[in-house]
Amino acid sequence: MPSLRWTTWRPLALQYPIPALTLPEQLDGGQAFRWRLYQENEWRGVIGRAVVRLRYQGATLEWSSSDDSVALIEKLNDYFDAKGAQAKLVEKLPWQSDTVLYQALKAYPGLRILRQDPHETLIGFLCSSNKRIQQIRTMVSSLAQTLGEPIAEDYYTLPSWSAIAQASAVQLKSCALGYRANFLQGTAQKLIDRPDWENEFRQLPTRELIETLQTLPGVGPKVAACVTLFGFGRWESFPVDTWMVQVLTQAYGLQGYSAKQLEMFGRAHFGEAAGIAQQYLFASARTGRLGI
DNA sequence: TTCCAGGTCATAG
DNA sequence: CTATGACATGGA
Repeated sequence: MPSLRWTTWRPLALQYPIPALTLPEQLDGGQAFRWRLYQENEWRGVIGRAVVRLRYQGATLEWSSSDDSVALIEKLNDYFDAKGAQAKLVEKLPWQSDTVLYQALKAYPGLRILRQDPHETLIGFLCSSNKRIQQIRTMVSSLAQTLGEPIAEDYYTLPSWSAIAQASAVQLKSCALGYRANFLQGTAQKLIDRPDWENEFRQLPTRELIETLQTLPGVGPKVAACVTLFGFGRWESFPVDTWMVQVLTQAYGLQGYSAKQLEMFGRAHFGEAAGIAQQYLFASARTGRLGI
């Protein structure tokens, strides 16, 4: 296994910064499962076939990668929303009249939705049911190590659907997926027949995209909403999970609402960037910043 | 030891 | 359409 060769550290030029206090929540807050704190002040993650490092040098967020291509730089800029498209949408959220949302925005300034591949988000959230974030990250890591392709050292790509479909019971068992193994393999079997599924799905309007995703085994309303939001960048998608139920029932007074009703409220109340609002509320609630 | 986790699915009313 | 359990695994 070759050892990694790194590009020199360079500033990650973001139109709107990710403050140091937001970075851990940004990288390991439950939307991406491929980042981990490698040392104090150095995060490492895998994006596609590239291993990426991030650190703060003083007030400057810097990156370095195993991939020195221009394409990787473009990928990074997109991944971290370097142009700040989301920040402009955050400005249009109803934070002036919504004190709960206001608290959430203040708790993690600069937080954004990472623009991951649909493939990555689907694998991650197929593993997510009834699991804590830390355990999801472990499962995804095991999948990469067991069924992915080696990059260098102990870094691996995520497995293809083909690799997952062909995996042995022993291999899947070693990933400690529990009953989610059937979700992954079932979805893999449906997707190996349509290798261009990402582009096909991308053409669909959001409502149809969510419905189509739900035809895959292990993908219900919540996972579909997450993949739609994180993997396809549909900011209006509003995943309702246990934390969102907590927030909406307790802080917004919506007791007795079904998940479907809560989703409709979220979309109506937060509008075109409901999913971005959701991410702020989720992060803040999960880390006890909303006082609920 | 018991409980619960960024839910989904099958089944029953 | 809504309500209820089972489901694998591991950490608190």
